[in-house]
Amino acid sequence: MSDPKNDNDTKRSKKREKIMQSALKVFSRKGYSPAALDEVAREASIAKGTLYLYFQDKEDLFSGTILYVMDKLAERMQKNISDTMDPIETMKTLAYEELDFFAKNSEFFGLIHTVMSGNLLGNHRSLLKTINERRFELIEYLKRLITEAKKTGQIKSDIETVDIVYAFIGMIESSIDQMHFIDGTCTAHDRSQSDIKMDIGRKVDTILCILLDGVRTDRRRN
Amino acid sequence: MSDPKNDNDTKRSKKREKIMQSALKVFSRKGYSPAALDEVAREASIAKGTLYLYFQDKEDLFSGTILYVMDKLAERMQKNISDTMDPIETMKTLAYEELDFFAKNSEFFGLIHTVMSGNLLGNHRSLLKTINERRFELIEYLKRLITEAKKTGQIKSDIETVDIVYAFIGMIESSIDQMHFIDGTCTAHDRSQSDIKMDIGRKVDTILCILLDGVRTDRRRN
Amino acid sequence: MSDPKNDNDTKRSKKREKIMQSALKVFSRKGYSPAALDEVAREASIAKGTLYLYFQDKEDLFSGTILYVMDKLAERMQKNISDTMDPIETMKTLAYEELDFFAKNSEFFGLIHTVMSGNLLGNHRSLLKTINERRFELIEYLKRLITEAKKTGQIKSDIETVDIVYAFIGMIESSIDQMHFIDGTCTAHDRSQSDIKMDIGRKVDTILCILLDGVRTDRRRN
Amino acid sequence: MSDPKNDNDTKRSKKREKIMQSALKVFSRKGYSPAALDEVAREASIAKGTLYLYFQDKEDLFSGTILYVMDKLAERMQKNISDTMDPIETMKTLAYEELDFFAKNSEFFGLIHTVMSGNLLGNHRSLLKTINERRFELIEYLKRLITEAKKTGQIKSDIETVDIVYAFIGMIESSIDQMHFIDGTCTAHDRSQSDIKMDIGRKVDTILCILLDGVRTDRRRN
DNA sequence: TATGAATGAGCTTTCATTCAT
DNA sequence: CATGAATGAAAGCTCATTCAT
Repeated sequence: MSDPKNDNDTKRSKKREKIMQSALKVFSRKGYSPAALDEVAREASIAKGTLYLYFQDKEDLFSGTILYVMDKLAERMQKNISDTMDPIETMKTLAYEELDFFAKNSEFFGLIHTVMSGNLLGNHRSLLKTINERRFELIEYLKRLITEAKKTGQIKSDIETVDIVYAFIGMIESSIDQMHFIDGTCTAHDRSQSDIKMDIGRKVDTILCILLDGVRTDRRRN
Repeated sequence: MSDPKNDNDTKRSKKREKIMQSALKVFSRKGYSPAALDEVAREASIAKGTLYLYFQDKEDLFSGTILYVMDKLAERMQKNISDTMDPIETMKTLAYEELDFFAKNSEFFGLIHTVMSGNLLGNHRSLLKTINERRFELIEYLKRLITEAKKTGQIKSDIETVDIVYAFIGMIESSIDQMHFIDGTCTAHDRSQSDIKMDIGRKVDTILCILLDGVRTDRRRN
Repeated sequence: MSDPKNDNDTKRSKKREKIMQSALKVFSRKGYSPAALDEVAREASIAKGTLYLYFQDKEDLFSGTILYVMDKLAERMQKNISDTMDPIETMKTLAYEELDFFAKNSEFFGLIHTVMSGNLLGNHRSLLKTINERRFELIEYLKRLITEAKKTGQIKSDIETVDIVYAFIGMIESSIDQMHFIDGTCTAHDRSQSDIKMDIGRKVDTILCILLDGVRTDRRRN
Repeated sequence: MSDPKNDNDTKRSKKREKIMQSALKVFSRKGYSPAALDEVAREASIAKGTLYLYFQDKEDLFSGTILYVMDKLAERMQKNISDTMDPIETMKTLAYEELDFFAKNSEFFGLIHTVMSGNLLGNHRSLLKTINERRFELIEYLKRLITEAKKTGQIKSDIETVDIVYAFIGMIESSIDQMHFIDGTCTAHDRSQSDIKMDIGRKVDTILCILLDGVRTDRRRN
């Protein structure tokens, strides 16, 4: 019953993944240029040459790794979101998933900055393009959510949709930064999982609370 | 009348600055590792060896350059802020200054990500420490502003001060991102200065508007 | 009736030959070092590892291939020459066969130079030795022909036999070069077979004409 | 009085030459691909990186070295030839210079075969083109000599000029081969200079003797 | 002080060879 | 016998750093 062709494909795929996980660690620790493929190979417990059986070159490994992680994030987001959800509930879920993802994949944090920093050689261009396309898609999706919320009267119409989107994204990313830089040191490794989960739930609530109602004292309530 | 000691010091200082400005350009274009000191020297119209008369090594040059630019930003912020100002007005000014600074020094944008990305060799640690100290100071300062605003009743007490601070910072940084990545391409070079200035003013207003009052439709007003 | 042992030997021999033909193509295109065994294997439609079942290593494959081709040339020469032939007629035949062979196996042309160039690792020595032995044999054979022709009075005695031999060989090799480098480009691929055959006949005639009678105007004839 | 600019240029030029001489040795011993720049550097008593201050890359070093040697040969030929010379005397001189050159620069012998073998990667093309141009020039020059000799009645008109040219070149190259491969081993190192010089003179005479009058017994003389 | 030629460690990449299947 | 994934030595090349001038 076993299909040897498929078996091989699976094995190859698993190994590719193993390599990308190792690459993720090394690229996260060192950034792109200073990361040595020697180290990636050692981390993956394979020979240096083997890398080249799975990836064309260093850049291909880098791109592959980035996209692999981003796919995992996108997948998780899509799994937890349905079209029937309330826009604001959807935003809450998105925020939660992203925060949770970065909490659990803190290695990925540095990589994002590496990508954003633009220290990308010529051929990285295609990666950058892909990343921007994804970012653009996310922004467009958020715009649609906000627009819908405006229609249903949940959100004010006198603030530009795009500004709301960027405010929302900024608040999420700031929370991720906060998680990673605590007391001036890069941590977030030494707390219990439940602590983090609670934290994230609270964080998301706070973000939406501020986004929706602001921080100004509500004088009218009195 | 002229003090030869001071003259020399001034000359040396000017040259250091020239080098850092050249370094800023190159590091911005290439990132840390791929930046070649050859290119910095060429840009500064000096010999490569001369760099080592002003900086200990590449990392020192990088740190120096980063801190030099951050000092310029801090200086500008301090110049435009006085202790007698209203907390919220102060926050507005801070936001404006930061956005304006990054608009005018767009090269610096990538560098910040480079620093954050952690492509930092051992000795970069001290730079990272300094940067985090500055960040910590800024955060503490913002905390004091928020606390004061809470005391004067301008800001609700039931949201944690630190959360407000991070929301604020996130929204500013997101705006900076937005300025630099427009339509998926890194631009912000091709608009008139007045356009940008207006934009920034509007941006800051929107950020504070959202932060203070939120985006939710105000049902109570009716 | 079939002898399984012999059948296997034949099969093995055929495969060896197939491999050498593929190797000939690749070595001709690339030379020794830059030729990749991957490519040889692909060309021969076998797995890379299989090469090592037929040849000890790359050098063995190279030597084997060279000698295989040289054997084919020697075989052809021997087939067309008999002991009863006139020495000069024999030389004509040798020249014709060699020119014809290189015209038909132009890939082999570069290989000869590769061998001569000495890009030969340690173990190539044995190949070089074999080739020199063959060359030596050819030279000795030609010496005998010339000596015989001297005896029969066809050739002057006052020119050293060995000098005549080298002159003859040089003229042949030069003609081969000429065939391969025409107008500064390496061609000899784009002419009809009959054109080439005629050419070769004429070439051989010219070579022997010059070798025998020289190019000087014959004043005595008048 | 000393011009520092010129001094530097001279120094640089001398070093370039030193490197090319070292490269000549290594490329001659190993051929192109197997030659390690490490070894060239060691031979020239410089660091590997220094090579790259004088040559763009390995191919540039190779091309430079080849052309450098060919220039030296061409220079010598031109110095010893004048327009007023008899065509046949000129050919004699050319032959002598070439044989003498290869006798004195026996390292260059292997290199020529390396170049001819065509194991030349993409960018070698420009070298190959240059070499073919030079070869073409030499051939054209010889054609003019032969044509002139035909006009003055020294050389028969019924043999094609180009065939005479190739016969002449082939005989010279064959003599060079003969010098380098004696008794199946590559030698020519272990004979006195005067022996060689005499040898070369005799060689050239023999070549021209054969080329002009052939080897056939002159029956008409009797 | 300023120079820039020289250095050599360290990187990416290739590929002949092996060996478990 | 045949396979081809895995290996790791070896090579070309870059560039931060030094130092004689």
